[in-house]
Amino acid sequence: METLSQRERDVLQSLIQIHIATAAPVSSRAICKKYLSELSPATVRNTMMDLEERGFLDQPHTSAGREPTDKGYRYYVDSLMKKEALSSEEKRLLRRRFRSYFKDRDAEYAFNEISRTIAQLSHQLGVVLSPRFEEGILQKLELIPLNRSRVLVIITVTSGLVKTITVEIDRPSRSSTGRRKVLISRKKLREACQLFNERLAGLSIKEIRRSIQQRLRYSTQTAPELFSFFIKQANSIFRFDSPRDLFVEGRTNIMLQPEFRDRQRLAELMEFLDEQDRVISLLNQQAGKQGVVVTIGSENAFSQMQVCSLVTSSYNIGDLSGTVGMIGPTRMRYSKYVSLLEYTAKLMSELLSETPLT
Amino acid sequence: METLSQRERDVLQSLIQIHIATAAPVSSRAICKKYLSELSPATVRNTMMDLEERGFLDQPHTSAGREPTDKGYRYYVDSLMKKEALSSEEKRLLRRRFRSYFKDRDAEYAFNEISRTIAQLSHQLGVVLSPRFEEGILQKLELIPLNRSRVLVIITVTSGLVKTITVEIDRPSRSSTGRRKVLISRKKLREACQLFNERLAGLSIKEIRRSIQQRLRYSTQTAPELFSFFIKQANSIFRFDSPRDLFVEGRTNIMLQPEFRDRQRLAELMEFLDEQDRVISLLNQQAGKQGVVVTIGSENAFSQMQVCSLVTSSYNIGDLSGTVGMIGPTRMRYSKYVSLLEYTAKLMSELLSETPLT
DNA sequence: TTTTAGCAATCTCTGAAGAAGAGTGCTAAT
DNA sequence: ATTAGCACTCTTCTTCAGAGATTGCTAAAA
Repeated sequence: METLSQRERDVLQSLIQIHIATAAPVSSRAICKKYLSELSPATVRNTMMDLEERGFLDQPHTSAGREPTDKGYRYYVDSLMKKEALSSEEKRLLRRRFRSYFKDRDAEYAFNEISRTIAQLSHQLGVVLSPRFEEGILQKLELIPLNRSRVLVIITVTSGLVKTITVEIDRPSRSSTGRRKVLISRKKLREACQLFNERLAGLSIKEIRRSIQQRLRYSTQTAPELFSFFIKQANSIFRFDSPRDLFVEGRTNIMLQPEFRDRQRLAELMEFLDEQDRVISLLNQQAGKQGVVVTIGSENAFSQMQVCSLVTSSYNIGDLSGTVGMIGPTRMRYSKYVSLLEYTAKLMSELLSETPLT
Repeated sequence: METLSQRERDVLQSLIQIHIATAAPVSSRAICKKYLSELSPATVRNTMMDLEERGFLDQPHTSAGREPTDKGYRYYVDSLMKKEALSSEEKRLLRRRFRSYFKDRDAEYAFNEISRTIAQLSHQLGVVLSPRFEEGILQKLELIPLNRSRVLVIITVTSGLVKTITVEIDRPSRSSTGRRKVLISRKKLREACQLFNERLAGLSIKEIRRSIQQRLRYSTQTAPELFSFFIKQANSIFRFDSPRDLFVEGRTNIMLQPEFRDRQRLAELMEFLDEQDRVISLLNQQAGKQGVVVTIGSENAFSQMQVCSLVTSSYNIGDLSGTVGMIGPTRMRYSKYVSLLEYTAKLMSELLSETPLT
């Protein structure tokens, strides 16, 4: 971490605060007028030159004011910024809203609404990534026959989260041609289910996917076709990183930001946001880290994101964790958004642990 | 329907075709050069004046070419346009893709991918609205106990579509304070379930929601708490018009269209698209109509859509129907998109009837 | 009667030129 | 170390004129 003199810190902080509000290069005079009235513009100018030389500021052209670089913002976020705590008013509002989102016990609905709320409060993009079900520990697996060839699989993990999927056991019925016969009897299903639980409970979903073949070996006496089916389909049955687990809301907000007056640039960002896989991988890079993480401009791995900053925090349900965050231009009110996400994540963890979801 | 002379028809058609390609006012000379070389620009000009007087064309300012009005497009779509059939190449591609989308038997995934495909092929917005589960006829209702207070409800409608929801029976356990006791015994659940089926099977989901109270009256002998719970919660249990049933993809495409150079207008449209309820109601207005429906500009009820046209078609699964469509600026290749949606809807109906979804 | 050539009139678009304004960097004085 | 003063640079806004596109009208031609 580089060291800056107090004067440099003052100037940098003032400049950034003005720049966040105006979205334009900041002049020495503006800084003096607003924050450092005891100094003359010329003095501030000298300091600005130093800061520019060291890479904290940038000048679009001679005889223009200066703007913070990503490095400047980084220093600001790390050492200068004072978090703006949410007012108890705002906290109450958030809590009330979130509680209502979780009332239906419908995770998708709740996460979607939460990302909308973040978008609305920040006037930026709100994002939520579902908990990584994959990391959950299998508590119970149930098999419910639906009709002759379809079985409902209910997977419960220790955090209380439940996922259901229907699978189709489509063994070609060669033996009894044409006859509509139940492929797997209820009894067999029950036995198999019990065996599954014995062998798999206590493992993480990910682990199960990896090792199901070995673990279900030597169990072919009950319902071999079911077992081989499960082994074969394990990758799709125990797969939960679907794009549906990502919620991005507030595209309109960001469109109106002055940094996206350039339609090409806007289009690139939007295209990126539509590629859910990439956004998921972006958010997963932050997953699990403690506290609020700020990733500024070029610190982002993806080029389309390099005019943007990402503010994220992890939330937890039991042993699972997910990510909630916000995306906006690098010029953003970090001081406010950091608090917003801190509180949001806390609230989500809290409400999720008291409200089991479906 | 107004009548136009052959000459007027020729001019209108040529003008629209050029306008679709260039996105700019079309001059008399351009029409002669490209389509009507046997006529002189002056003649074409006279016809254009007539068409303008009758409201088919519009002139942004004197000494500019002319553009079609919504009325002009309407006439074009109804009487002039020759549908461009998809090549067998394109059909094959679509069929192959769609088949793969349905492979997982996951409706949400498939519908999402389909809307992406439409977006990609049309360079416009692709939209899909799930079948209206509400209209489905209840075939079977199952209640599966998950734990002491949670019950999985599986609703199957005649088309073979299945929806599962978990409900929480949170009767305040006053009697046995603190004791974790199963709220509804398996036996009671089975009995109740049977009764539900007797009383409700054969009705549409909508009908059930409306009349469940009367239909379950005088049945309080088995599990009164369960019945009253179902009656109370009917509106949420049998409700399936959630925003999750709407898929809108391809926002990036539309952003780059010249008609959306105006950021304010673009923002308004995007905001509208984010309000899923409204888009659903927009699509529902077309639902059930036969064949491909084109709604042009101001024919749309929503002001944000009045620079856009909507091309939709209904698809069917058994007795249910959903809507698939495309949204773009009124200046669009109707001739191609009508075919695209016709084929898409046909394909969806076909594949959905042979692949039961989950 | 219908079509066309010719032409003035209208409007947009582009680029140049100039003026105004904002802000800097440097120098010399404080 | 700080500041006042000032020349210099660069952007932005306005104006203006010219080029180009296209029309509407009129009168001639078919």
